[in-house]
Amino acid sequence: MLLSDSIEKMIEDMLADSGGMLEFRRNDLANRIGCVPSQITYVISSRFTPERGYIIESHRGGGGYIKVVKQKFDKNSYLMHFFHAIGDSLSENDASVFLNNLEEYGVITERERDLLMVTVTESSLSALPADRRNAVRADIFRHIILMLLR
Amino acid sequence: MLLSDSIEKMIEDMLADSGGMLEFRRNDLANRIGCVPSQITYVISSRFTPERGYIIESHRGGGGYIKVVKQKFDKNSYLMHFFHAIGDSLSENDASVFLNNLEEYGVITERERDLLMVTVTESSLSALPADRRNAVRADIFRHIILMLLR
DNA sequence: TTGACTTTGACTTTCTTTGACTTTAAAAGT
DNA sequence: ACTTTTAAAGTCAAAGAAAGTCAAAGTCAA
Repeated sequence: MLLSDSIEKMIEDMLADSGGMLEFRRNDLANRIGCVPSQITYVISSRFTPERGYIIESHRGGGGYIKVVKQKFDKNSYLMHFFHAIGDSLSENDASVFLNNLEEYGVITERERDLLMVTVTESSLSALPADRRNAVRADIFRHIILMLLR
Repeated sequence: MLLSDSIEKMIEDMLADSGGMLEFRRNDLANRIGCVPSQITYVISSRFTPERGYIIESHRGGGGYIKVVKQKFDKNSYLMHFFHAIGDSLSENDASVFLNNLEEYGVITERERDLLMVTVTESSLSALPADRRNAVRADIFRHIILMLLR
């Protein structure tokens, strides 16, 4: 297991224990884990993103901290937000993150996630030139969202 | 025996040993076999295709891997029939008929049908030249079926 | 002898890990 | 009050780790 993965898991566990809101000192956590502090920053910024439903807040200086909040969200506004955020290009990875989110929040089932995911994988779209796939993926996704909003 | 053939055999053996799911590091395998890493990529992409019932997933960077999943085709000949019937081109109308059939047979729910349908409408694929849409639709459909066979 | 398939390796892209340096804020001195 | 010290977190670039791409060269059967 990767360092980043175990840090991610640790933060998620703490978050679950504390019911969705968590505050800690970056240096403390780095010390407990045995990594450099900036590694914590990296994990926070690569995994605890707004896309995945987290809000981060922090302060420097004496008494500084990092606060992680897992947000509870409203289905329709999230879908609307994402609809507008997609633009004309969507990577396979972003699609995956989004579908996982929808599943986690109960908007779609695990099976629906898996089925929808295969419709937009690089592999499914491999007949297209690589530079068109993100555009087509974005189109497909907008249609999926419209269906979910019905 | 060709290099590629023995690599293919090795992966198949490992897959059998592990019951249909396998994850490995490309460089590891290349090292064990004594070939260049890109040879593994070649074998995967030329032999472990969706057409032959495999789903591939991979990640780059630290902790990267290649994952191979073998579909269990024996349990659902109905889907297999669909799979082969699709060919390399599928119209929007045929897609709709297929999905309705799948729903009628209880393979997918009504909602799943609706969600999957929007992913392959003309409208979703409108960014493509009209003469490419049927091919892409067929690709997407094959992947859907492979997922349903899981 | 040509065309499809295979083999190779240089180069690219993606993701992770580390550490030196910077910025910010509170606390302690003056 | 103002300045200095100290305690945080942030930034960024380099190095490392892995897979992907692609084109050139090789092989082999029809």
